[in-house]
Amino acid sequence: MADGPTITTIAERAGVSIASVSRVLNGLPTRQETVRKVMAAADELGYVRNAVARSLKSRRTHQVAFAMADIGNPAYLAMLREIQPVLKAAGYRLVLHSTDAVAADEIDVLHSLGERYVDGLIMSPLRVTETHLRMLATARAPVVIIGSVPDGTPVDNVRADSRTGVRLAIDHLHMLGRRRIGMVNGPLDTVPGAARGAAYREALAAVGLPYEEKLVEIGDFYRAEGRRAVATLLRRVPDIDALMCANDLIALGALDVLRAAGKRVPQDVAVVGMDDTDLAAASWPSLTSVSLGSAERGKAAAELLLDRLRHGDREPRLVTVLPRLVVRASTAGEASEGGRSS
Amino acid sequence: MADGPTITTIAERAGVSIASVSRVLNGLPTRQETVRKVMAAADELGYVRNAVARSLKSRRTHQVAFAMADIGNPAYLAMLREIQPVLKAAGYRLVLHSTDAVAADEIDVLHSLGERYVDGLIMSPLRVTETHLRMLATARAPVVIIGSVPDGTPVDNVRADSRTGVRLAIDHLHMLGRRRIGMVNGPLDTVPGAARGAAYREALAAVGLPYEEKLVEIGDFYRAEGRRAVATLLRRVPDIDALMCANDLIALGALDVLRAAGKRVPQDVAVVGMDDTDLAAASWPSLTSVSLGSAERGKAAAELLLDRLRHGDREPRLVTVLPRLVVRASTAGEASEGGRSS
DNA sequence: CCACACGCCGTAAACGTTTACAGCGATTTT
DNA sequence: AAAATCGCTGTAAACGTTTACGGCGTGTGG
Repeated sequence: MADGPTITTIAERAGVSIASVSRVLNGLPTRQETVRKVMAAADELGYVRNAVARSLKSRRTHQVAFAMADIGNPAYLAMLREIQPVLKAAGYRLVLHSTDAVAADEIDVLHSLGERYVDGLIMSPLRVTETHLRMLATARAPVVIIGSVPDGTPVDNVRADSRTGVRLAIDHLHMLGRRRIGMVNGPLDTVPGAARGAAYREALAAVGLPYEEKLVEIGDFYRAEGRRAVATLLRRVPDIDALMCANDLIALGALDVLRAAGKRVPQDVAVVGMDDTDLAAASWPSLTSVSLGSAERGKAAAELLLDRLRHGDREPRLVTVLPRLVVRASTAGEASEGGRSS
Repeated sequence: MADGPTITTIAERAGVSIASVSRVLNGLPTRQETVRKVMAAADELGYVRNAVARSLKSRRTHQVAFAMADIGNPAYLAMLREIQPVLKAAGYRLVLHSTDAVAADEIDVLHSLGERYVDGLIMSPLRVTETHLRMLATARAPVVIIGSVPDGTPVDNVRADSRTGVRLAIDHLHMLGRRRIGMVNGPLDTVPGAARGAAYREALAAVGLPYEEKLVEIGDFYRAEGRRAVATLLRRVPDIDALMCANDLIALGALDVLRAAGKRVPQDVAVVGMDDTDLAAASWPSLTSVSLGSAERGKAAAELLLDRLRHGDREPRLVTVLPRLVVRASTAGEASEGGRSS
């Protein structure tokens, strides 16, 4: 133990100066003999470089932070799974922040960039407030935002296109002959909630269906809330024939309630989720879901950040990831066992 | 920009020494007037403490690392979800390492503890080698291991009891009248693989069933491999009536194959998974699964680590989390729609 | 009126690196 | 043979904090 060896310890043992030790350890040109002595001493002592001291001097920590709203949400986990290897390959460590959807926590994270314990940040805020924007403008380290920021915000940005995503889903449902398409959304003051709500309205118009208040129910982005919301909706509109759910968790809740109510999916009610998480493929009936490319967005964000870390003064970039409708049994099913007759 | 303010900048502006600034910022006793001046200066400058410099001096980084085999595995994610808030509440940041089940990477993580960029480590190694143990003994920071280490290893340790877990499952299946209970396991040279394999054998003996080679198939801990393994098993033993799967992913693969083969679950074949991940509740039929308490283990590990960080020289502790059988439709089902009569 | 205590504060050292600069011996150039 | 060059090395400063120590001014007690 005894307070691990430092370059000073090595210098003494090898009979050279600490500068030489540092040079050897960093592979700078040095006489063979010196290299040998230093290496030998370092090995014997079991020396490991102190990353903190190095960071203080070099002003780089080789750490990057990822801040997400809710570590329990599989969509963020999908991003995380892509971000991690990209950063790792580039020699960065990943620091995780779960802000629990509290705006103050997000601001905190932004603020803490000033502490310089990370070289950059990838953040996926649920809501983007004035304060967010102000702090972004003066952030002390590069930031990549996953999610929409106002045009012109000087920040690298990766977006999903939930508008087109919802459109794909509604088109699909419409093509299947559904005409009473409900929407189960999350809070309207969140970025995704607002976007998906507006997109639903728009998509209905595009296929020539009227927008009806009673077909919309707002809850939260969780399964239990999904159940509650769908139960309410079902009571209000018993003959609803399709449900557009703002994420997969809500959709799973919908499946629970529909099953309990004796409605067949998709024959009586078709269900579409969003985010295309692992759960969509695992559920039964398997869930048709709009992939907003969580994985791709995570990857793109990590790559944008790395690029920015390398060439500091690029123009801010905007990457938009295209949505994709993954059709499964909850809309197009029938191939499945149960169902059909009786 | 201009290279953010430091305590020196503040000191100049407030007309005091850097020592005073530091004292004010740390809430040490100081004259009111000085406090006021320093605070004012700090505010105007938008000062944020440099965490790196602080860490260098104080020898604490307020960071903790979590190293897991595979960030794609929901069981680890469940741990992560519990670890994160516990650490956050205690003021620690979480640094993530996914070692991709490569032992060398795990050793690397252990080694890098010497870099002192974290105050402690929670690690869940897939295999525990001699090298692991050697490095644990000389680790430069507290480590908590999730998973089994040899008795007497001087390290805080959180274990699942997969032996009892498998036992619960086999008992359950036996009680349901199943007599040809197969096992689909992961690699035998991993800690969980070995444990679960042995436990299966033991549990069979306990209920008086013979152990038969042909009922066991080894694959890997993924869904695709689960499908392959179960397909093989089904060909070899067409009248198998239950499957004990070494994790939920394998079990989902089993459901896929059984459905495709026209076998009813649970009527023809009962299926049990392990880890009780989110997927188990989402699948159809919902999956009976042995919870090994991933969440509890993560939580316990985080708490052990925090405790150790506070009172350095405690005796190493061992926490064992009890398994729990979560019975769902894949063994006790029938309440579900389809099935029964053709 | 001196001694002492006490509350605040500034000076300086320390944490463990990296790196600019100057020095030094050996070799090459003039 | 003196001067210039070159390769290597050591000294010292710097990164931004925290903190031991001593000094100074004020108030109290003798």
